[in-house]
Amino acid sequence: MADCITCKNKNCLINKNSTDPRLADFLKNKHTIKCKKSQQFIMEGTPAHGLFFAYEGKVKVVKTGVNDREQIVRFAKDGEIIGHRGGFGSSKYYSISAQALEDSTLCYFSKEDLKNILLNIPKLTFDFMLFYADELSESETRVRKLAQMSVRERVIDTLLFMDTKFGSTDQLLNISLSRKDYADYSGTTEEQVIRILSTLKKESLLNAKGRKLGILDFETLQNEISKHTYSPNS
Amino acid sequence: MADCITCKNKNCLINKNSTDPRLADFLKNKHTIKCKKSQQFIMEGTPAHGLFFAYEGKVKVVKTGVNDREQIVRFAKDGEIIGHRGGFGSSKYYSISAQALEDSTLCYFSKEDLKNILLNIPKLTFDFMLFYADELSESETRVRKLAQMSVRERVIDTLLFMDTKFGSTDQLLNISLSRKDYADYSGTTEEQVIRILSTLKKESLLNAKGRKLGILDFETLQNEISKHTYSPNS
DNA sequence: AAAATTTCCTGCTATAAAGCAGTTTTTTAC
DNA sequence: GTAAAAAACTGCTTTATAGCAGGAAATTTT
Repeated sequence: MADCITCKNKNCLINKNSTDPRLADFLKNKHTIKCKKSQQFIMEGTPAHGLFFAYEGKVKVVKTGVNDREQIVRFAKDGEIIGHRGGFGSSKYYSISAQALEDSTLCYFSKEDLKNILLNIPKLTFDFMLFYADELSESETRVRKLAQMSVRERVIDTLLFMDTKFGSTDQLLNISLSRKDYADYSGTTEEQVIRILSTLKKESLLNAKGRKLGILDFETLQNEISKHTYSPNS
Repeated sequence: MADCITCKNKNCLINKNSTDPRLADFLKNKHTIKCKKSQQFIMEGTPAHGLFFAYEGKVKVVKTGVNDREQIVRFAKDGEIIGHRGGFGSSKYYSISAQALEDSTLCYFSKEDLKNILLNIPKLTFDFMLFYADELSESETRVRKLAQMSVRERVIDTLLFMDTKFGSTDQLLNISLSRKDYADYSGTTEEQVIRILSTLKKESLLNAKGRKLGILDFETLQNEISKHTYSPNS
């Protein structure tokens, strides 16, 4: 995992450009960090010194809220960026916190190193730009959904999103989140999530084995939120 | 206005890089478009062929919602980009609609021209990247606010945002929006906005002259939402 | 394996927000 | 300047969501 060129994460922006000889020195300065489950490795408001990539594991990215409520803004898995602008933009501070959802391995680059290569390898910069543009598009979709969907619709949307993002094995989602996490992503409270999940179970749309949830009836769930998702890019 | 180098919009990403000789040919292919008030010039879901910049005027960017409710995702004024990735990214379609809020002049570049220079002028690509990263950061803040603020707080936040974005003259905001627009940005209904605005007037925190609104007491309004905005970058 | 802690769940109550219907005011069009 | 249309407003009703409190289940720690 010290070598970006042979990395398994083919979707990683660094890996995609790693054969460029101008990246050689840069890649040498990569740090690898191990993170235990529940460990927080970025804290909102602290000085940003660089950018993380998930090498292995799952991570949640949150923005601090009021009275014990946080907003999960995104999830990251293998190959994905964590830490946004990582200090090479206008703000010198992290605008989010990040916490490992399971034991994870992270790659780290300092902002100085990053800025250096970004200004010299247009293809890489272009890929970064597209990444942010896509994230922006998704975030704006999320803005609309939070503003216009009911709580039940948002929870269903979240469940379907989890399947798309992390996949399912044997009818069970490949991610383990607390009800609070589901609430913090869906923009509601823990109680509400619990109520809706248990209703969905009664309706035989959802399945649970311990903490893991499984979607039983994709079609019905998708239909219920389809009026909000008919747009070309959901 | 045919010339980007002498353009008054110094914040425009193109203007910032316009002295680079490699941009000369690109700049020749710029189109200038006049837009009447209320005119829609980007329609969600149609094939994206390029990117717009506001030269003069004000624009709202919206995502289609259900039952007559749209979500305004951002506002753009002089020098700012409209049309997101404009087709040079992964999606071939506009993910948003855009409508002029007053008579406006727009600059337009085709996606082919853009992609060409973006891959050749790292500084420009880097500036674009930072723009998207900043927008993403703002959008994520908005996600949190929509999920956690009350309707009254969101309306107040919107009013303060309008002052920050468009400024005020003689105690009146330099932008004229319908109650529906305020609702579509704040994530609520027209009636709710009307009720809250009239309450704010009774509380002497807000002022109205015809359709134009004026903030009378910034401090009190700011205090009311401060618990949600204490984070380093609001 | 037992104890402690955390997470999950449920019923009840309170409250915030939305929806509706009818009126007034303002803006736009002729 | 008048008519028509659109936008703004208000009171009332309904609905959705949040909050609280207490208990059950599951997980983690010792």
